[in-house]
Amino acid sequence: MKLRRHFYADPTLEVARGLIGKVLVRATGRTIMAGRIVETEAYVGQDDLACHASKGRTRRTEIMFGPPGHAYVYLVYGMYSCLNVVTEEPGYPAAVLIRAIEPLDGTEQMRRNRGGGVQDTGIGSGPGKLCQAMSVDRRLNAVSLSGSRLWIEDRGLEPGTILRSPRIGVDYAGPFRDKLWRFFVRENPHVSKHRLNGAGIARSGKSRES
DNA sequence: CTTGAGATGCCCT
DNA sequence: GGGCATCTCAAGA
Repeated sequence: MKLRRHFYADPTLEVARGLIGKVLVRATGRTIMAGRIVETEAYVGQDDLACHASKGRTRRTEIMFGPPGHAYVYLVYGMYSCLNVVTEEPGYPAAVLIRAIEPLDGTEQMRRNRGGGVQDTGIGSGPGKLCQAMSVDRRLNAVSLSGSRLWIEDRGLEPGTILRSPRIGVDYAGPFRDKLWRFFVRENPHVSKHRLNGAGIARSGKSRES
Protein backbone atom coordinates (compact mmCIF):
# COMPACT_ATOMS: atom_id res chain seq x y z
CA MET A 1 0.00 0.00 0.00
CA LYS A 2 1.02 3.57 -0.75
CA LEU A 3 2.84 5.42 2.01
CA ARG A 4 0.87 8.32 3.42
CA ARG A 5 1.87 11.84 4.26
CA HIS A 6 2.56 11.19 7.95
CA PHE A 7 5.31 8.73 7.02
CA TYR A 8 7.29 11.57 5.44
CA ALA A 9 6.56 14.02 8.24
CA ASP A 10 8.81 12.12 10.66
CA PRO A 11 12.41 13.16 11.44
CA THR A 12 14.45 12.84 8.27
CA LEU A 13 16.90 10.25 9.58
CA GLU A 14 14.02 7.99 10.51
CA VAL A 15 12.43 8.44 7.10
CA ALA A 16 15.74 7.75 5.35
CA ARG A 17 16.17 4.52 7.27
CA GLY A 18 12.49 3.62 6.99
CA LEU A 19 12.49 3.93 3.21
CA ILE A 20 15.01 1.09 2.86
CA GLY A 21 13.00 -1.91 1.68
CA LYS A 22 10.05 0.17 0.50
CA VAL A 23 9.16 0.18 -3.20
CA LEU A 24 9.50 3.20 -5.48
CA VAL A 25 6.88 3.15 -8.23
CA ARG A 26 6.76 5.22 -11.42
CA ALA A 27 3.72 5.21 -13.68
CA THR A 28 3.89 6.77 -17.13
CA GLY A 29 1.21 6.68 -19.76
CA ARG A 30 2.33 3.30 -20.99
CA THR A 31 4.17 1.45 -18.23
CA ILE A 32 4.60 0.81 -14.55
CA MET A 33 8.12 0.59 -13.24
CA ALA A 34 9.06 -0.31 -9.68
CA GLY A 35 12.14 -0.99 -7.61
CA ARG A 36 13.01 -1.79 -4.04
CA ILE A 37 14.86 1.05 -2.35
CA VAL A 38 18.27 -0.17 -1.17
CA GLU A 39 20.15 3.09 -0.52
CA THR A 40 19.16 6.55 0.78
CA GLU A 41 20.72 9.68 2.22
CA ALA A 42 19.29 12.27 4.61
CA TYR A 43 19.70 16.01 4.05
CA VAL A 44 18.61 17.73 7.18
CA GLY A 45 17.79 21.40 7.53
CA GLN A 46 19.53 24.72 6.90
CA ASP A 47 22.40 23.91 9.27
CA ASP A 48 23.45 20.86 7.24
CA LEU A 49 26.11 22.27 4.94
CA ALA A 50 25.57 19.41 2.48
CA CYS A 51 21.87 20.24 2.16
CA HIS A 52 20.95 22.52 -0.73
CA ALA A 53 18.72 24.42 1.68
CA SER A 54 21.79 25.55 3.61
CA LYS A 55 21.99 28.26 0.92
CA GLY A 56 18.63 29.53 2.10
CA ARG A 57 15.22 29.70 0.56
CA THR A 58 15.67 30.04 -3.20
CA ARG A 59 13.71 29.04 -6.25
CA ARG A 60 15.54 25.74 -6.34
CA THR A 61 15.18 24.88 -2.65
CA GLU A 62 11.66 26.21 -2.23
CA ILE A 63 10.12 22.75 -2.49
CA MET A 64 12.11 21.51 0.49
CA PHE A 65 10.50 24.17 2.65
CA GLY A 66 7.06 22.90 1.71
CA PRO A 67 4.94 20.03 3.04
CA PRO A 68 6.30 16.47 3.27
CA GLY A 69 5.53 13.76 0.77
CA HIS A 70 6.50 15.66 -2.38
CA ALA A 71 9.30 15.05 -4.89
CA TYR A 72 12.35 17.28 -5.05
CA VAL A 73 14.08 16.64 -8.37
CA TYR A 74 17.16 18.59 -9.45
CA LEU A 75 19.82 18.38 -12.12
CA VAL A 76 23.46 17.69 -11.21
CA TYR A 77 26.55 18.08 -13.35
CA GLY A 78 24.43 19.38 -16.15
CA MET A 79 23.01 16.02 -17.16
CA TYR A 80 21.76 13.79 -14.38
CA SER A 81 18.59 14.08 -12.34
CA CYS A 82 18.40 13.21 -8.65
CA LEU A 83 15.19 12.27 -6.85
CA ASN A 84 14.47 13.25 -3.26
CA VAL A 85 11.38 13.05 -1.10
CA VAL A 86 10.59 16.06 1.08
CA THR A 87 10.35 15.32 4.80
CA GLU A 88 9.25 16.99 8.05
CA GLU A 89 6.81 19.81 8.51
CA PRO A 90 6.47 22.92 6.31
CA GLY A 91 9.09 25.54 7.08
CA TYR A 92 11.77 22.99 7.95
CA PRO A 93 13.77 22.19 4.79
CA ALA A 94 14.81 18.54 4.63
CA ALA A 95 14.67 15.63 2.21
CA VAL A 96 15.80 12.08 1.57
CA LEU A 97 17.79 11.33 -1.58
CA ILE A 98 16.93 8.00 -3.19
CA ARG A 99 20.35 6.69 -4.22
CA ALA A 100 19.66 3.16 -5.47
CA ILE A 101 16.88 0.73 -6.30
CA GLU A 102 16.69 -2.95 -7.13
CA PRO A 103 14.45 -3.47 -10.19
CA LEU A 104 11.20 -5.32 -9.51
CA ASP A 105 8.62 -4.42 -12.16
CA GLY A 106 9.12 -3.06 -15.68
CA THR A 107 12.74 -4.14 -15.61
CA GLU A 108 13.08 -4.36 -19.39
CA GLN A 109 11.58 -0.90 -19.87
CA MET A 110 14.01 0.49 -17.34
CA ARG A 111 16.91 -1.25 -19.04
CA ARG A 112 15.91 0.32 -22.34
CA ASN A 113 15.64 3.73 -20.68
CA ARG A 114 19.24 3.25 -19.54
CA GLY A 115 20.34 2.67 -23.10
CA GLY A 116 20.19 -1.13 -23.08
CA GLY A 117 23.03 -3.56 -22.65
CA VAL A 118 23.27 -3.12 -18.91
CA GLN A 119 22.99 -5.84 -16.30
CA ASP A 120 20.22 -5.67 -13.71
CA THR A 121 22.74 -4.26 -11.24
CA GLY A 122 23.45 -1.41 -13.63
CA ILE A 123 19.85 -0.24 -13.88
CA GLY A 124 19.29 1.55 -10.61
CA SER A 125 22.62 1.49 -8.77
CA GLY A 126 23.01 5.25 -8.41
CA PRO A 127 20.86 8.37 -8.08
CA GLY A 128 21.34 9.43 -11.69
CA LYS A 129 20.91 5.92 -13.01
CA LEU A 130 17.60 5.24 -11.29
CA CYS A 131 16.16 8.53 -12.50
CA GLN A 132 17.15 7.71 -16.05
CA ALA A 133 15.72 4.20 -15.69
CA MET A 134 12.40 5.46 -14.32
CA SER A 135 12.04 8.51 -16.55
CA VAL A 136 12.30 10.93 -13.66
CA ASP A 137 13.45 14.45 -14.42
CA ARG A 138 12.72 17.97 -13.28
CA ARG A 139 9.28 17.88 -14.81
CA LEU A 140 8.40 15.78 -11.76
CA ASN A 141 9.76 18.35 -9.34
CA ALA A 142 7.16 19.18 -6.68
CA VAL A 143 4.71 16.42 -7.61
CA SER A 144 2.86 14.82 -4.73
CA LEU A 145 3.76 11.26 -3.83
CA SER A 146 0.06 10.79 -3.15
CA GLY A 147 -0.56 11.25 -6.86
CA SER A 148 -0.68 8.83 -9.76
CA ARG A 149 2.70 9.38 -11.42
CA LEU A 150 5.23 8.67 -8.69
CA TRP A 151 4.85 7.14 -5.25
CA ILE A 152 6.38 4.81 -2.69
CA GLU A 153 4.59 1.77 -1.32
CA ASP A 154 5.08 -0.86 1.35
CA ARG A 155 4.94 -4.39 -0.02
CA GLY A 156 6.00 -5.94 3.26
CA LEU A 157 9.45 -6.82 1.94
CA GLU A 158 12.19 -7.47 4.45
CA PRO A 159 14.77 -4.68 4.21
CA GLY A 160 17.68 -6.90 5.23
CA THR A 161 20.56 -5.66 7.37
CA ILE A 162 20.83 -1.90 7.11
CA LEU A 163 24.24 -0.26 7.35
CA ARG A 164 25.05 3.43 7.59
CA SER A 165 28.02 5.46 6.38
CA PRO A 166 29.02 9.02 5.48
CA ARG A 167 27.18 10.49 2.51
CA ILE A 168 28.68 10.32 -0.96
CA GLY A 169 30.15 13.36 -2.65
CA VAL A 170 29.83 15.89 0.16
CA ASP A 171 33.47 16.37 1.12
CA TYR A 172 32.91 20.11 1.02
CA ALA A 173 30.43 20.03 3.91
CA GLY A 174 32.88 20.62 6.77
CA PRO A 175 31.62 19.18 10.05
CA PHE A 176 28.72 17.56 8.26
CA ARG A 177 30.94 15.59 5.92
CA ASP A 178 31.32 12.65 8.29
CA LYS A 179 27.75 12.33 9.53
CA LEU A 180 26.52 8.78 9.08
CA TRP A 181 23.45 9.89 7.18
CA ARG A 182 23.63 7.36 4.35
CA PHE A 183 21.67 4.12 4.75
CA PHE A 184 22.03 1.02 2.59
CA VAL A 185 21.43 -2.71 2.53
CA ARG A 186 24.41 -4.87 3.41
CA GLU A 187 25.88 -6.86 0.51
CA ASN A 188 23.15 -5.80 -1.90
CA PRO A 189 24.63 -5.61 -5.42
CA HIS A 190 22.33 -2.75 -6.43
CA VAL A 191 23.86 -0.35 -3.91
CA SER A 192 25.88 2.35 -5.70
CA LYS A 193 29.12 1.97 -3.77
CA HIS A 194 30.19 -0.37 -1.05
CA ARG A 195 33.00 1.73 0.32
CA LEU A 196 32.40 1.97 4.05
CA ASN A 197 34.18 4.99 5.45
CA GLY A 198 33.32 4.51 9.07
CA ALA A 199 30.19 2.59 8.26
CA GLY A 200 28.30 0.68 10.91
CA ILE A 201 25.09 -1.13 11.60
CA ALA A 202 22.05 1.14 11.64
CA ARG A 203 20.12 0.30 14.76
CA SER A 204 16.78 2.00 15.22
CA GLY A 205 16.33 5.25 13.32
CA LYS A 206 16.41 7.28 16.51
CA SER A 207 19.49 5.56 17.91
CA ARG A 208 22.14 8.12 17.29
CA GLU A 209 22.52 11.29 15.30
CA SER A 210 26.14 11.44 14.36
C1' DC B 1 40.89 -4.59 -10.82
C1' DT B 2 41.62 1.00 -10.10
C1' DT B 3 42.15 5.78 -11.47
C1' DG B 4 41.25 10.00 -14.02
C1' DA B 5 39.21 13.11 -17.24
C1' DG B 6 35.44 14.99 -19.68
C1' DA B 7 30.64 15.93 -20.58
C1' DT B 8 27.29 19.79 -19.74
C1' DG B 9 23.68 23.10 -17.74
C1' DC B 10 21.69 25.12 -13.91
C1' DC B 11 22.11 27.64 -9.73
C1' DC B 12 23.59 31.50 -7.06
C1' DT B 13 27.43 35.12 -6.07
C1' DG C 1 32.30 32.61 -13.22
C1' DG C 2 32.79 28.62 -9.93
C1' DG C 3 31.11 24.60 -8.51
C1' DC C 4 28.24 20.74 -8.37
C1' DA C 5 24.18 14.99 -3.65
C1' DT C 6 27.09 11.82 -11.30
C1' DC C 7 28.29 8.64 -14.84
C1' DT C 8 30.94 6.58 -18.56
C1' DC C 9 34.82 5.26 -20.93
C1' DA C 10 39.54 4.53 -21.67
C1' DA C 11 44.04 3.63 -19.96
C1' DG C 12 47.22 1.44 -16.63
C1' DA C 13 48.74 -1.88 -13.00
